[in-house]
Amino acid sequence: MKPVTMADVARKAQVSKSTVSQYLNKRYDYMSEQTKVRVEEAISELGYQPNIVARSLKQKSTKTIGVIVANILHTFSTEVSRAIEDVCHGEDFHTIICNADDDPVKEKRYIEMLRAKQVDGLIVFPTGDNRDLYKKMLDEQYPLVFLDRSVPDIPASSIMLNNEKAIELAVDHFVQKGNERIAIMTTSFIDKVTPRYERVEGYKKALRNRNIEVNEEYIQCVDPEIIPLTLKQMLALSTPPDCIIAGNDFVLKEILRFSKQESLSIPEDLSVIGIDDVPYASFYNPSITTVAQPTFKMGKMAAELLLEKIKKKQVQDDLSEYRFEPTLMVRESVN
Amino acid sequence: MKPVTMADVARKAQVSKSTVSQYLNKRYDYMSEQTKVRVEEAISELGYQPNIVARSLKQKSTKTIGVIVANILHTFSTEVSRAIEDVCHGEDFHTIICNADDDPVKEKRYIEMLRAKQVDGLIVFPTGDNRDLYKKMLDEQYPLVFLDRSVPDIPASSIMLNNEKAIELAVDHFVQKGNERIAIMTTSFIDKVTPRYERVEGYKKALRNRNIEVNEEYIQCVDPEIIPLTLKQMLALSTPPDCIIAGNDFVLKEILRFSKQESLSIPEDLSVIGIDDVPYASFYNPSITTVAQPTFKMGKMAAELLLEKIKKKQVQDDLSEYRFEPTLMVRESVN
DNA sequence: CTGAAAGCGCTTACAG
DNA sequence: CTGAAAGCGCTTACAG
Repeated sequence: MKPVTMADVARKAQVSKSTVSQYLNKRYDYMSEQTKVRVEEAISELGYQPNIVARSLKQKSTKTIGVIVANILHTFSTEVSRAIEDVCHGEDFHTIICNADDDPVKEKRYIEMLRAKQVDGLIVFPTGDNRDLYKKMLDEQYPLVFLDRSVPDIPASSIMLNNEKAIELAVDHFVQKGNERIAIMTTSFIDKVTPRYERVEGYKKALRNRNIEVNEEYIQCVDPEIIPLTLKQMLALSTPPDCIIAGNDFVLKEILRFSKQESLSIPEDLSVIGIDDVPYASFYNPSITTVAQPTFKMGKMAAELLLEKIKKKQVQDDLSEYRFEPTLMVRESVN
Repeated sequence: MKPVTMADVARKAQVSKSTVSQYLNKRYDYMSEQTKVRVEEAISELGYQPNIVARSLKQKSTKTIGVIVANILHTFSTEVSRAIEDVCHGEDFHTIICNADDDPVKEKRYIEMLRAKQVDGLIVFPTGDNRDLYKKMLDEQYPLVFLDRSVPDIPASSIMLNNEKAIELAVDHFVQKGNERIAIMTTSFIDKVTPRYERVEGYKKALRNRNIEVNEEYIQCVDPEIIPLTLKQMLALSTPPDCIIAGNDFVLKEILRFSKQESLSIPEDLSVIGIDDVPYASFYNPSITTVAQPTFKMGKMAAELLLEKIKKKQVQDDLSEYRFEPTLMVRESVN
């Protein structure tokens, strides 16, 4: 099954390839109505579809961007990706999404693979551990936007949550309700990257502002597998926390699972606030109070910023951080 | 920033482009150790990365497949996509995932777009409404695999759940627990495509086998937005159902939301079984009994089948349906 | 208003 | 063991 090419169309329509190309690119300026019709007919009769690979090679643009998410299993990643796709779609760009699984080696492989595929730009949730690679892209003026995280001393534009504020919202809500023994749990700490760090700092600061003493035992950054064990230990403390902030949807899930298994009542035995507004939060029993990130807005901004960089070739030094504000979704999981 | 090309490497290493190409493709057979080293050094000094677009054009293969899911918001789609990606990754193939949103127009656009991008094959969750297009691909011997659904009279290989069995598992479980007023709710009926149809037929058959009369009022195929209303009406029937099968994760979510809002207890007031083992099923209160699809196996099979077709060019007439068996996950939502 | 020609960055027979 | 040349399917100045 030999696919039909532009040459076939040209032959059939009795014109040159150039003319067919002009037609396809809607440059009708100097084209007679007659040839237009002939080309049109030839195309539809042959069922011709242009070969985008060939076009890309010539034009040095694939109209495709790559996005490398840290971990596709997080709700956050999925929602942001959707927003990115929506924006790109509107601009006639395509999106290839890759999942680095929080692994710097995979991240590197994907960045190289996507660049080899000539994507016009990259949105990455950086692991933080490929500093040389990030730098190289920046040096080459390659269109790049970071999302969710920034990397110290790497001056790439990055779209981030106001992480301190997010934690402050949670702490405030707990305090207002009369709770002071507030724990926070996140998944293991990557210090090459900002947000987890910011969340813990934000936590300490929020407590201090309210004259609550910081208890280091209430701060846990652990591997996912040992969340249940860590919870158990924390709740067995002589003065256990009465409420807990789940640093992401994964931690939240583990807390809920643990509570169910141990027959802990939420919020009677333990109040919970999750960062990230998981899809089931509103109809869980009890419904879960969360701090929502404006995922759609963040994805949209990232895509728009990247497309802009791609278009006006010279990447401005708008290397700032774009911070987005979180929202507290008050529901039933706080006593 | 001019990207470095094969010609630059050749010049630097003082060899021809052919030799560089041989080197890249690991055809060292007749290459002296010396040139090998020279090429290697030139590549690393220049930081050369081959342009895959150019290679694809020449080789007429992009080592990329497309997958068009019906609706990315279903857990099923996400999980299957992951499995597909895993398999492809192992075979050095890439994956582009598109979301047709159950819209035949979008589906068509994506199929054409992906083919224009020269993907080597396609896995599609067909809407069923682009029959001509499906036929055309088959006629052209274009590598194609359907997933989740088959389309009547379109003899493409398709990977499917044993839908009748799935419903039978649910009905049986309800009946064993002593329930006979069993309702089923799915999202609106697309009759161009098999599974929803099969689920309703399977339901009827399962009831008949157990000598339970089929009550048409208990069978609802509705648009997502009117699920709450429909539930309300159904439960207001003179003899309302005492249990319900949620045809997919979306319906399940609406049922749970409705129950919470109306203070219905599950399973006391209404027993529920969901088709698709949603991530929160095991830790919801109450935990939800579901019928799980072997999503990973199904995705794996689809990918393997497609890659095989891509490799041995001639597509066998293995146009059969591959059926996968569901599993009942017994939990707390059935009385 | 339309066509001939060059070129995008590779790969691949083929010659030597 | 290595290189010159053709060609993948397009686009784009340029000439006429």
